[in-house]
Amino acid sequence: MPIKEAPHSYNHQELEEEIQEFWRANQIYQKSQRLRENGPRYSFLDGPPYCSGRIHLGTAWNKVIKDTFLRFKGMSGFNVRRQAGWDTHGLPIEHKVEGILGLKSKKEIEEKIGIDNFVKQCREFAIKNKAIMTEQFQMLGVWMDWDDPYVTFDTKYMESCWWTLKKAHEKDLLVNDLRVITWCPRCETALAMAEIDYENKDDPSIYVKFPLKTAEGNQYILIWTTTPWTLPANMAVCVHPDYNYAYVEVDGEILIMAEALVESLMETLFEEGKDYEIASTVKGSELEGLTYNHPLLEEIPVQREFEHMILPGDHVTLTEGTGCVHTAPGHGPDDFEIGKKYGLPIFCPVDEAGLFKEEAGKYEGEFVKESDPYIIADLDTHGLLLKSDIISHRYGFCWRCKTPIIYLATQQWFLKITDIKDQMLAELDRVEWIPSWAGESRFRNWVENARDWTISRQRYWGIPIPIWTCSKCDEIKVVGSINELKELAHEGSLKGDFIHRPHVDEITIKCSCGGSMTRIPDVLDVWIDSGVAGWAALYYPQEKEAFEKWYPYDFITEGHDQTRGWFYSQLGCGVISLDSTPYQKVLMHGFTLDEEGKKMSKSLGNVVEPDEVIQQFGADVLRFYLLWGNKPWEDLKFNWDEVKTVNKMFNILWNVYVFTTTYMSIDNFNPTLYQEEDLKFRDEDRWIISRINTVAREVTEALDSLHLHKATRSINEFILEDLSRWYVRLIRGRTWIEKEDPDKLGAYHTLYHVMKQLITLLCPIAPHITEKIYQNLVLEVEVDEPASVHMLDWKFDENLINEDLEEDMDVIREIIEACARARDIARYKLRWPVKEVVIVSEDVKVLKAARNLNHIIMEQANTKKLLSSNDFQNLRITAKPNLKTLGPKLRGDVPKVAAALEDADGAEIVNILESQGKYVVDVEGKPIELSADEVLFETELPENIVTADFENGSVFVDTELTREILSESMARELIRRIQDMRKDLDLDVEANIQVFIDCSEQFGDLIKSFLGFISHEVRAKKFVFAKDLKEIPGDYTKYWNIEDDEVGITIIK
RNA sequence: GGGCCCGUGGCUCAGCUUGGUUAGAGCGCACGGCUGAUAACCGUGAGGUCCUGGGUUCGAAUCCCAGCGGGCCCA
Repeated sequence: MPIKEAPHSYNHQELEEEIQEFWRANQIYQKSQRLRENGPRYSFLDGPPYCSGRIHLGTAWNKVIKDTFLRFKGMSGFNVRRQAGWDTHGLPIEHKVEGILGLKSKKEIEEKIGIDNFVKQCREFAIKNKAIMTEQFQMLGVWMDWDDPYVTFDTKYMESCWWTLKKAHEKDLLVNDLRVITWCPRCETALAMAEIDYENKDDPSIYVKFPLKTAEGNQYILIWTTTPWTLPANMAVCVHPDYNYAYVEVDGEILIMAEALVESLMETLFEEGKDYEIASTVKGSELEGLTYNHPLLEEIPVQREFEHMILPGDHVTLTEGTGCVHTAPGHGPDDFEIGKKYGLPIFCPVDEAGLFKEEAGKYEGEFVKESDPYIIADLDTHGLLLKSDIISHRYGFCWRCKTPIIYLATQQWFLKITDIKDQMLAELDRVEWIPSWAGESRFRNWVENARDWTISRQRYWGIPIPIWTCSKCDEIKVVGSINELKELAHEGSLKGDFIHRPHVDEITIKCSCGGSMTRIPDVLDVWIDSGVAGWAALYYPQEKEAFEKWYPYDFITEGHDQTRGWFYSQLGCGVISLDSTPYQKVLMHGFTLDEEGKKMSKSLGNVVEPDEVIQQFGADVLRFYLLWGNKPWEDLKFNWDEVKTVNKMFNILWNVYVFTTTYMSIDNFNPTLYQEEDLKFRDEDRWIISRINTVAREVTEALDSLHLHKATRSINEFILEDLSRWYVRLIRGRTWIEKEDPDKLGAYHTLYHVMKQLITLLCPIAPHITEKIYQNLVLEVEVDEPASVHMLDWKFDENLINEDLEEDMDVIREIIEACARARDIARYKLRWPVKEVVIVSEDVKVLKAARNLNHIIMEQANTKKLLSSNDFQNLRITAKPNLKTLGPKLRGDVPKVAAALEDADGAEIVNILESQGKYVVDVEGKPIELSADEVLFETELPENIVTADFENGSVFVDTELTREILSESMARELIRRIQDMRKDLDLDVEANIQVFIDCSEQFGDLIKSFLGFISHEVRAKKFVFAKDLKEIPGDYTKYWNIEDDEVGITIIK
């Protein structure tokens, strides 16, 4: 089968659908995987996207990076593990399902529809979204094991997760503790740090004085807070033991505050110029032990039972506030630590829904955030409020429902990360990070500051924590597998989806003390779900073979938000379970932002959907753009104009492909039928072969090192500059030769192999268009090649790289461009040949390049003659009288001398003056002697010469219009117009025609000597001069103005 | 307040690791050209305090310090 002429326009939509269907129908992905199953293993772990419903641009980018890199690895011979993964549990889906079911609170889940039903709905929701998103990823051309992904709700997957928790328990890393943690009062559950979004929020900013119980009276300690609702739980005030504190006397009262802040506080709290005096100054440590009265004793009677005092705290800073820190051990992590250290009661009068409990006295039943104004009012009533303001500051919100989080003291389960931090840091050192700072600085810093991990959630749709506790004794049991549970189960049965709530809750275990053990009601933080993916995806330890084959993973890549997320959870879980990091190489990629660099978000209305881009420009263009716009680890500002630019490149690639197939199909070209020795190759052929191999080397290095932007930029440059703008231009003449000419076939052969190598290089990035080209161009002639471009091996040949030739070509391109500039100055058309071009340069490299590739210059510069030299000999030198010296001497004779000098040969005058020291002019028979300082010289270009500079030299172009040149020019003008008419007629490139010309005798004479040339170029079987075109039964007649002549042309098909 | 990253023509970005002629592209703009790859394409031109300030150096977009602005993460 021959190569077919390609459709003339690049229709991405049709093409991509067709190719994806081709892959599906022919199982190409499966075949390509099988092809390399005996290669060296390369294991990759997909960071599981959350089944939220739609992929966004960032997710698309993420998968495109993965797909491109893994396709490259596969073509390089590796047996690549590329299982897709899905994250399915947790609050985001619970929250959406609550919305769908119209549920408003946690209570309604249990009471209105029941846990069983709710969990089922969550599962169905996840399954549905997974299907939608899979399709979207496939539209992008992403090749993964879509039929066999790992899914976090799979029973086996969850079982592996249980095993990890059991491991944690065995290592004493699983603890239950009362601690202050971040809490969402709407979802009524604990949140991990990774589940909190930070945004700006307006809050009260109040300054309150607490009355000290001192003999003097009238003394107060001044505190500042942005959470008035935590004041009911105040138990102490912290001061820094090393800072100085001032007793400030103002309005007959003493206020205690940090000395360093006195001035600014006085300005903030009172009107300008307020009188105050620092009565004395003490070290913070001297304030320790002073007691004070809680400011809301009337409202909260329980507070009367506690003693409140000033305590030392190293966490106190002077950057804001008063240097005296309100401390509520039930509502803040630092406060909690202080409380524990000094034995304060962990008083927390707030329930799980964020409502004040009975202990809060007057405020009972109020939602904490809403009670702020009442508390402020009460403080004011007691005269203890010094100032109340509003500030905007960063505050944490629940990642799903956007409710402001609160800190609560609750009993939760933790992983003691602080105990394994050093091991995590040691493991971290073994990981290769791209870019290196991602691991060495950013991630390391995060791990160094890690706290214990709150893993229990008081929710429903998640992996149930496999801890059973005894109601009689303190015994706990951590179950590590389904079999273990089967053996231990006392009541309840393991049927169906027993492993999710609520079924698993029904199973009880008999305790050694004789009591009954029940499961704690909590589910796991979803970050554990994905954190265990390394072995859970392989069902380890239930199944060992796959694990031994693939673990640990060679490569993962995710966005920089995963520093606190998946990079971290995997490292922690890996160290707990297997004492190792699950990944060895990480590419941390950026975020997709909008054109202005803002985060894409629904509320801003600046979201660009991947579908929208695919619709307009196709997946290949989107993929290329995503890998081209910037460095992978920097944030990408999505820009439609840039996408259009990439689209343009694809258009040009397509045009080259159309050009290629147009001629190859006409000539039935088949590269396998020729030996290279039988073909004629020119310098430009060797050059483009060298270039494509250079590009291949660059792309290989770029992909290998994950500098993906360098790969795309190198390819882009090659397609536009080398292939389209240069090589195709150089060989155009050869493609027009008829029949089996070795010169033409040499160009075809070269173009064929360059195209084949180009699509091989490009296919990991743009898998569709390259496949389309491969199917026609390559498979039609090389029938033994593999069924898909993606099954080719990745290779290039260093021996074909000729750096000298590439350098020469760069130089002569500049020369040719300079010729075009020079012609432009003279308004001399490129279509018209010039008589002569002289290249002048002192750079041997330029002269060498001009010599080596002189035929290319002659052809492209359209010149009849080409010379090169280290200087330009033909400058005309003209002599003029020096009026300053000669004027006074000769007076009226000056014009005559000037005329004589003008007539003489300037160069000769220079010679005579140099050799004899004088020059004699004859003025009306009278010799006048001129000395060197009486003559001025100017050099000027001879008539018709124009010049232009290039980097290391100049060109001089002779535009003298001889009759022969004019003849050829007119012939070319005529050809151009006949070609134009052929195109109007939509003729086949190879179709023959008859041409009739009506022109002046003068014009006819000019073109007569080129009739053969013209006929050949326009494929005219017959070329006739005619007087009256009306009498010719032509298919198309048109009258043209060529220079000063009107020329009529009639064509018969 | 801390950590990391980014800051180069109107816009999007190279260059910075390893300091060295006149800081490069593309888009956009203006002008010109080409016409059998053509709903394209090519050339020319204008357009730069390389965020600011200091330092190191014969020499700094590049290295160092401080600051400013933006992003992400944390407190």
